[in-house]
Amino acid sequence: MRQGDPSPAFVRVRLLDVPFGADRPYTYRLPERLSGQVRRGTLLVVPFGAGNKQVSALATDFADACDLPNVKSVSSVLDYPIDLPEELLELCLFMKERFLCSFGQALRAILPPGLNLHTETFYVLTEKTPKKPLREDLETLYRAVSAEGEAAEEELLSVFGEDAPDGLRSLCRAGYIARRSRVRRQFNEKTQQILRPNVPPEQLLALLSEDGGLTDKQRVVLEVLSHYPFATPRELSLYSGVSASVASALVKRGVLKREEVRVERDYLSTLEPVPQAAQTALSEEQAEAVGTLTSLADRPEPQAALLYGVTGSGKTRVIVETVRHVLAKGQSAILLLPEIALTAQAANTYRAAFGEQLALIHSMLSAGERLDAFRAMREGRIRVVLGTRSAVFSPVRDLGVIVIDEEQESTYKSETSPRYHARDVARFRCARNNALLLLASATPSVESRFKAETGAYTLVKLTKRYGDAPLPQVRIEDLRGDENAFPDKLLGKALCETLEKTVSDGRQAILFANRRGYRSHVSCAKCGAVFACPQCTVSLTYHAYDGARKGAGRLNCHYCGYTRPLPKVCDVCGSEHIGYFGFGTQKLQEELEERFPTVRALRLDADTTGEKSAHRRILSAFENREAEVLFGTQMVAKGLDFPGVDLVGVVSVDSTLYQNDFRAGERTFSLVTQLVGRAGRKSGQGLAILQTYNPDNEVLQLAATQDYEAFYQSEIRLRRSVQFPPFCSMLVFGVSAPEEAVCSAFAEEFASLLKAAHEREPDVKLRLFGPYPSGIYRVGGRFRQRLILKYSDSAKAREFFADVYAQGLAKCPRSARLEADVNPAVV
DNA sequence: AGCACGCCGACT
DNA sequence: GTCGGCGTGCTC
Repeated sequence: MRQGDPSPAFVRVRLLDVPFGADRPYTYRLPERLSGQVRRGTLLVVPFGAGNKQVSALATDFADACDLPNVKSVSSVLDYPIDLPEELLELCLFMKERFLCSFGQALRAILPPGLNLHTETFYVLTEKTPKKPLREDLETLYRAVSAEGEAAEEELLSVFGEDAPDGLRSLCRAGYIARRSRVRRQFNEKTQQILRPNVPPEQLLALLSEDGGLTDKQRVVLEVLSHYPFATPRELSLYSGVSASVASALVKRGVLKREEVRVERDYLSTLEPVPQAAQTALSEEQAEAVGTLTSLADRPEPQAALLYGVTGSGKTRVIVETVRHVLAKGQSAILLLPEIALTAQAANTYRAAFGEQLALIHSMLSAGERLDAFRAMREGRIRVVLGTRSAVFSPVRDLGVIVIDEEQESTYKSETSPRYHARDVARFRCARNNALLLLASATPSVESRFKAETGAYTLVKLTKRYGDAPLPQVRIEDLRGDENAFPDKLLGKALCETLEKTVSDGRQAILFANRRGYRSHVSCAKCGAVFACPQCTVSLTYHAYDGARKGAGRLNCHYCGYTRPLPKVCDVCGSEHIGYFGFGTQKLQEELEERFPTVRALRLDADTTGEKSAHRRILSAFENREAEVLFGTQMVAKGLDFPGVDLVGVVSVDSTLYQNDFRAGERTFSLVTQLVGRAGRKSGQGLAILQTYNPDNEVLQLAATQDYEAFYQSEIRLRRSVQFPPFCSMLVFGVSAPEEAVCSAFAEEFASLLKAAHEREPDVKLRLFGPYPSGIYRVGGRFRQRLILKYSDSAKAREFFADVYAQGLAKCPRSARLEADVNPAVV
């Protein structure tokens, strides 16, 4: 505010915690004493609603006059040591419109997490003291408040339970206490309890023996912990199959100890400090790509490019050079990766290229560290940011480029509200900053490739592999009638023989299977009953935990975490004949041990990498040739570069192929391409074997020939003919409720509301499908229905959906939830 | 989401 | 007669 300017008397704000239906600008009087401290982007506390609840708000605009009859005054300026740049304030509005979230939800995604800006409700004593003795329950409550002079509502509720609200209301009515609220800034340090052995290893072994004086269950717990340095109580009960109380008993005996650890880790130090590789000259193709990209980055208007480079073509190098160019101009860069742990090699390359200039933003940073990073970016002290999806919000100065590596990955789409896509956020930010949006991939998403075709993106190609290494040879193996795989084995004849040979030649192999767990579900061989989760409509997954006696495994639900021991008899008919179906990495492990007893194999999946460093340990063990075979789920496909690997065995992909989702083909093609690319990267002797029961499938055949262009052409034709993105936009409304009838009734009601609104607004082009029960009908005890909309995107359409959504939320029954997902990653 | 206003059943 | 059930509507 310049001197001499009259201070604005009113400020327009956005509230952080209003529901979507009440999310619009509100005007407050700005007291003189505060006006000097308030700018656009300042966090405030204002009274809101009938109860004048103190809520947090963001100042967005100012006004000198206001003709509203009842304007309230701003309570205070929140002492918050950051300021939100103009660009990010506008991003909140963009996200609200684009992703059907509230302004506050968008803002919370942008601000460093861990900040508590929630309203805290509490009770204080008044002047008036009770003359007569109070009713017994009221007396207890009154004493709880008088003890400290004030008491938090949350605490009173948790101590006195359900009846507390009534009692508190009575006391308020009588005037003995008063209800107040405030917003207090505080950083929540996240801590996690862990359990670790409290005795030396020798003593641990002694305790594990029969006469160690422990119960069977205690021994099981201890045995699990003998394989890991520590475990969380939840992990421990999952792997051991006994309740947390057993661990508590061991703590009492002094065998285990509990520790609180701060959930944080400095990822910079976990990245291998890669020695600065000797700067090899760029290939002709790379140089040309860098030339195109840097000239785009120098243009005065926003640009977008798709860098399509086959596996091993040196995309990362091109990205590094482009970013260098941007930095040299004094601008900043944001680099996004799908997952840091799974793309550690790319992360290391960036680290080596940018050294100390590079800041790594990830979920393991503590609240304080995030805040420090936020400030350092605002001040221009950090100019290169590497991170996952949420790093797209990094408030760097003079943004010059946002790179989205492996842009087709679905992890760039948030699955919780705000359900944003990092690509859309990046496009907005680049447009605002005249920056370059650079999408990179070996298998671009059909949507992005299409944008390159229509000219929205500049297409930059890298077609030659590094050192002209030939693409691995790919063979499709038909498992139908393969006796080696019959009746329920995973490894076919060809894969077994090739694996045998690869290993005896002193080479390594990677095997991929697409589901974790042992064999995915368990059912009764007599009556056919499948063991299902009581909370969710999914079958439970069998997990044999390492080191357990046979048959001592557990059944787990991958959706809600429910777990139970493997039953001895069928729940339904009591039969003892319990069978297994489906396949997974644990089953593969068993088969490898059986068929190749001398071969050392390492398993890499979500079960073996519960701890982040376990992932790295497994990979470096494989790299150091401590094993001949690495096998696992998706994780083995990503960005690994092992010179010793000649063979890649795709043990099973068929179920990926037949997911009921229009992007299933795209995902399978990308996955197979990544897997195939792991073979023979240095030797040039790569071979990939693709096992399938569907050898005629077009996607698999195209993946086998590694012909992305043909795949794209066939896929885009399909999308056009059946009208799927990029030829339309999609919106999925999800309804859920604990009561089945409430869920389906409201889903129907919302559908008719939508149809009625559409009749009044026929200009909006849309087609409604459903409501349908969701693929997994029940999750965590809630029934789910979905309405799927295909529509033609426009400002008008977005306004229409926001309106319909708000109406729906107003009609939504107490127990039900209505959620909107714009352009979902999985349909 | 809260909290008010408002119009019908079982209590002092 | 009134306390209180939760249906609809507004929040600067």
